Amino acid sequence: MPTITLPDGSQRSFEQPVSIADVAADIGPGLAKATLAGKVNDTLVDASTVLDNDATLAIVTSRDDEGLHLIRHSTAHLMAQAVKQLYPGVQVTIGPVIEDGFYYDFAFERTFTPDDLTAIEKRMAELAKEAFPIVRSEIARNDAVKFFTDLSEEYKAEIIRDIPEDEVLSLYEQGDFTDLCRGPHVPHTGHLGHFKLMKVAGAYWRGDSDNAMLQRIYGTAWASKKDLKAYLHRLEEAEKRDHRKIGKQLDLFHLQEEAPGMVFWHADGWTIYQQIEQYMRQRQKEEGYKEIRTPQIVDMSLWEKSGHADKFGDDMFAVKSEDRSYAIKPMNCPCHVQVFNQGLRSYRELPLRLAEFGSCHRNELSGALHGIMRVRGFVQDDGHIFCGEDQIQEECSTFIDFLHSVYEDFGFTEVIYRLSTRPANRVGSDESWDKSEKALADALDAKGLDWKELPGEGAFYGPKVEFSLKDCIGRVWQCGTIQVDFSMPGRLDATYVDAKGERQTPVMLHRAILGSFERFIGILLEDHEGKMPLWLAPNQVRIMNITDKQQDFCKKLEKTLTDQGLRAQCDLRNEKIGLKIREATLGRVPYMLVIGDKEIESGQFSVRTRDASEKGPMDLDTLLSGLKAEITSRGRNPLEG
RNA sequence: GCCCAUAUAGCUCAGGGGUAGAGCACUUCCUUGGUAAGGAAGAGGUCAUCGGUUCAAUUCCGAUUAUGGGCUCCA
Repeated sequence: MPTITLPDGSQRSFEQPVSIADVAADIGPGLAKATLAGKVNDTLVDASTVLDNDATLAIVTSRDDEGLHLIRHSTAHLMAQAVKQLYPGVQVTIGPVIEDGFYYDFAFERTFTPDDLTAIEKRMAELAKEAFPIVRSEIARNDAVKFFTDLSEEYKAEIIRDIPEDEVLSLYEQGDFTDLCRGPHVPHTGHLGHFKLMKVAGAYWRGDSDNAMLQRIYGTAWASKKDLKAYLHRLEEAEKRDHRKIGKQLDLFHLQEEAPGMVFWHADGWTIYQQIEQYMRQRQKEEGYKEIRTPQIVDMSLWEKSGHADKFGDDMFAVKSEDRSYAIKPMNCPCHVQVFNQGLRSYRELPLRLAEFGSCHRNELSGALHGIMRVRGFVQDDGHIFCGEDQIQEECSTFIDFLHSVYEDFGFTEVIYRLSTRPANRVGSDESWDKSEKALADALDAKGLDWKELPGEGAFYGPKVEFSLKDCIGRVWQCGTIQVDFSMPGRLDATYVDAKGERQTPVMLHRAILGSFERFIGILLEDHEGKMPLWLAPNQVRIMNITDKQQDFCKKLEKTLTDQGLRAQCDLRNEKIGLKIREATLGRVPYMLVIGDKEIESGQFSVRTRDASEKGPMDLDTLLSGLKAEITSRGRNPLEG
């Protein structure tokens, strides 16, 4: 006779085995209605699951994260049911839950149109209204294969064949639709309703580009209408922060057809870029890096020697001249080794840290390009640390601190950490891999960082840590990285003389903090919605006159500010002050000085911010020192008043 | 590279088989106005490129290129 322990510690005993739904009903009719599933001894199961032994049970409703997950998963099934009804020739494949929603991949001889999506959505709503019970059953492997083969569901049959022998196969049936699924699901389709189909996209079967292209329908689903609305609103707001939109609005950069994936930086965009470069240059110097510069175009033989021609060949832009073949460099590492190789190196020079703002070109697949986040021509804040094996751990640790300090100056606190470990195709001994993977993992652990392992995702020459940031709609972009490389120094004959006078091959650490200027600026723009912090803002102060009478004063004020190193400019147009303020605000200029007779007479300035707040009034000296403090503190000491 | 969509004025977009439309921006004039849009006039487009269908194509069809959303790949 089962005794059920609930999360609050209370217990309920039953004469006979009971389902989770029964327990919920026993507690109250409201809960019974809201029950989506149960967590039995920490395992999520269907509400229909019968408990015949003592257990701890948490009832899952749409208020729980697990409940929302179930809603999304069941909505994916609901969509598959609707699609099968509307388009009987479709084959279903898989339909998992993703962030904010779900997708389902279908095989169909024609493509789904936006009209199809509308029809599917409508049918889904109808099916939800019917409140079909979603019923679980178990099936033997052979029966399952036959079941789906009879339905001409070849993809499903293939999935079943790949499921391990010892695993129980379960089916979920709702109305006329049955799907192979591990579950659990909500009790009936009536629990579903707050969803929207978002888009159709192509997706390879099993994520392999050699396989057939399926059609993936993405949807979003929520526990309530309010949540759905809030999500759609959030998306809309996020789109306003899109770096491509802001880049155009603020006249920062453009791209054009003749140079796909390569950025034309405009004056204001280039100012931001320059500020970042100068900042990084200074920081790297402080961290003991030597800045170097290496060629854009290098003979193919070097790329063959380094292994890039083999592994990276298709991505390189090739150049021919006088019967020689060159490649425009896709990365800087081999060039840095050439610098290392000049002269005889001593162990006393290690770790040798070389840095370069290295312009790289990669012939990325046309479909991979994305604004300035993913381009073909970009500049890395690249650096290579040549060191001994015993120095790896400390160099990694120091680097992570350095990276954090830089990210903090830019206002980034949410960093995603991932460790990519040995791929199937690799060079170097297992011993080296063990050592370097451990060095990276230890460096992360020592700082108490929450990191995820990506097994098999490492570079062919070594494991790497990726430091990623999110864009405005939550897409994750790798920015910083540190990679241990036991291979390239040897391939390119790098050696140093150790304390015993013997030649040794150094280890090479590849590292970047920003990743690429292009991507990092893209993320920065989205993160700040174009409102760059004062130290990065291309236009820091806008001085505007009320009437022509104040022109000369404004010009003098502009010179005073620019002489102090501030990026200030006048707006002396014959326009009303309201318009000038509007344009400066839309232009995300941090501070505005409105100059009329009053200000000239009193020498006191009220400062208007781009967020429409007022600072001051203050005199010129206070203003100047306040602005400088904000700039040198990188926003930590904002202008007061 | 693959799947889908899109490409009209500097920008944001509407339109539609029969010599192209709006708002903003731009130019000129009037206005000298105190914290998010003052008024008037003017100028501006081989409707992405190349083919096809048609008496006629910017509009329909196809290809190409680029862009957007995915997939694959990647900083």
